[in-house]
Amino acid sequence: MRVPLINRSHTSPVPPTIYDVAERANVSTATVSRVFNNQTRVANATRERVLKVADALGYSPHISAQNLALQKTSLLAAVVPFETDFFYAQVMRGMQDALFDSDFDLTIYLAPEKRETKGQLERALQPGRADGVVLLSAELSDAQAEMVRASGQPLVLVDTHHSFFDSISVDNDEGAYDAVQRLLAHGYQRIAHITVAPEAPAPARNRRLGYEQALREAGQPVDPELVVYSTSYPFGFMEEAGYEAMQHLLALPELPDAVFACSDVQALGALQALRDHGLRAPDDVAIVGFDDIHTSRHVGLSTLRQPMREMGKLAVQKLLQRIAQPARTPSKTVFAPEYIARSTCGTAASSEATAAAIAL
Amino acid sequence: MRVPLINRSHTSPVPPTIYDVAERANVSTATVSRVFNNQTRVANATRERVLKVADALGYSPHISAQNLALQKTSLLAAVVPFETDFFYAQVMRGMQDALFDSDFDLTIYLAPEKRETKGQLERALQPGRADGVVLLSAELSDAQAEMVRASGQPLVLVDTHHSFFDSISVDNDEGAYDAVQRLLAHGYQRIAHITVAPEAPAPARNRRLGYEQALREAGQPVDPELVVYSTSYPFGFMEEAGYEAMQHLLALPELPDAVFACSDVQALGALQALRDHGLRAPDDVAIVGFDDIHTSRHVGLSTLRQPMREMGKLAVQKLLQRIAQPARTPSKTVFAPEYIARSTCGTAASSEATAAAIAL
DNA sequence: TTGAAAGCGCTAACAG
DNA sequence: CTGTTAGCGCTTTCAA
Repeated sequence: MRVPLINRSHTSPVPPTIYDVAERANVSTATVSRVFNNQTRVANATRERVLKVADALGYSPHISAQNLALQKTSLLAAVVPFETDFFYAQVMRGMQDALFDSDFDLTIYLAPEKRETKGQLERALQPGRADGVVLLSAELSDAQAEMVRASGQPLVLVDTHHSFFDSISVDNDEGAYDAVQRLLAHGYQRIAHITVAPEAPAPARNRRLGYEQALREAGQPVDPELVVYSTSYPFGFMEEAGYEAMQHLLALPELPDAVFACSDVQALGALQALRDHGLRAPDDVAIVGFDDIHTSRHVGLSTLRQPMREMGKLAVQKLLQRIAQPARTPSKTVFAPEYIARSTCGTAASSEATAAAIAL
Repeated sequence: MRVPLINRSHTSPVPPTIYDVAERANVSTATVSRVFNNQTRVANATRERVLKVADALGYSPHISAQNLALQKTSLLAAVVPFETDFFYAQVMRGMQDALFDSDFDLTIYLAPEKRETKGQLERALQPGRADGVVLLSAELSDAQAEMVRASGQPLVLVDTHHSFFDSISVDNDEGAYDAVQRLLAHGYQRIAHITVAPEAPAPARNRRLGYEQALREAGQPVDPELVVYSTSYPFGFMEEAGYEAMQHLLALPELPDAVFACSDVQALGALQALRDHGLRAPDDVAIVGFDDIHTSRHVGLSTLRQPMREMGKLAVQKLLQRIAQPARTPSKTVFAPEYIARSTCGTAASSEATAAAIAL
């Protein structure tokens, strides 16, 4: 039964310090410290006495003080763009997976505005804030990269690249190219693309490029009418954006027969627009997304799977490696997206896709 | 152009300290400190000189040192059970929403095992780790509650209650009761319940109690055969668990005509089992879930909506209030779950439900 | 095996 | 308006 040292009502108790323990145990703070860390070099009797006092007092080392003395934080920072995106949720789960094997915890630095990852990055880089940072979906200018390097903080990029740092991403061009090529091979003639803004971040941009390349290689010029950018939601992947874009396509004099959406989220919105017009996928218009979020499987959406969780896990593993060995040469990991043919693309005969098609 | 003070290759640069700045600017560290915080009481010329030097050096205050001196961390801790649950993802989004208006960042303490929130809670409570903690879905024993109180850390509970602390939850009994009552009113006779373990955490338990109460009030004894606990996945809400449970129900001599699942995730698994047996909802068996996760809307799953994001947001707001005023009397907020009738319950005629039913 | 003392980087009275 | 000084709580040489 421990008696709080101070407990005036409405005064939150003040935790005991190493001095309190040292005093009550008749030893110096150095000894207490040794007991709690440096397990060796303490007489058994002393150790037990210290431990007993510490327990009675409810002592626990003050982390900020430890951090300062040890020049570390045991914290990793994740700088995440502001978007209700399933991608980030999954990547973060993966990061947590990898964290289990370490003594680090994760602090989230969520960008306050659409694209303002920059401020949060600077914050995360401040000395004494974290021991390393994972930066998601943010392209680094050379100036920024130099700033990061100057800060001395280990950093890993997810979804983008820079020669200074470890990076982990998926081959967006290739995935998009693959999907469109399959649609072409299956005989679709007018394949539209739903994307975000032309100046969108790399992943979306590269998916568009993959789409364009597949068309060109098939001898089809890119029809600007069939590439619909989102004006209302220029950056994030939003269902509403997909919905609007699909409405736009449905208003065209000649309908597309297939749509490759930049993300599953947008594809879901497109699907909804289709339904609201009394149309269905793939019978009237085929639809393919990108990401393979949880919902996609349940609605039978064909898509390109991105190993989000693995990417997050690997990001943290790379970061931990770099903290341990700052001088390693940066690595670049690129995962290949996997085409998942379900019911909405009309090119599948897999049982999964059939089951989904029967769904409701 | 700043010249790194130290830059032996393979030695990460050491960030400059307040002493470096003070020295180069010919002032004391106190003045530098004033420039960076206490905006007032510094001559303009001095301020500018300091700022110039700081900029040239790339100085940024060391956060751990600040934390120690100021006795704060500007960090909030979220202690989260280990589960791939959409509930937590949404709640955390809400927490982030509220964080925007503050100077705090969020650190995640994810439990390493199924129910081992306890260790992470202790960790989060350590002095100097965070300025407050949000504890998700973990019931606090009186001993634990006392421990928390003794730590002096402000704490807010989400999904559970304790008289010592602010808490935020949803009325699980009431929601379940409501759903089952509606199913009964619509004429369903054999209503099954898919849940987790009998000794599961409060939310799942209370949903079962609500189910039982609705039946009893309708003069139906609870048929143990129709309440299926998950043995393989006793705690988390998993699709596999829902799948297994539904298979069990489908093997019964007499089928249930409706199923109330403990969570949407399990309901999705049940839906899948149904499909795999060539059956459909609601024609063969009606299904209602709980939570209203993102996927539910897209597959037309009827469910009880929990305002997850709002709950997270409120949790942080409450925590910030408590940090500011530790002596406030604890509040208890209980949201009412909202019944969302989509296609799988067979009781809806809303256009949303119809659209979803046509879906694929 | 233990203690004294310096230091981690910053802040905040208190003087001046 | 600015400098001196004493912490914040812990770790870690260096001696004893």
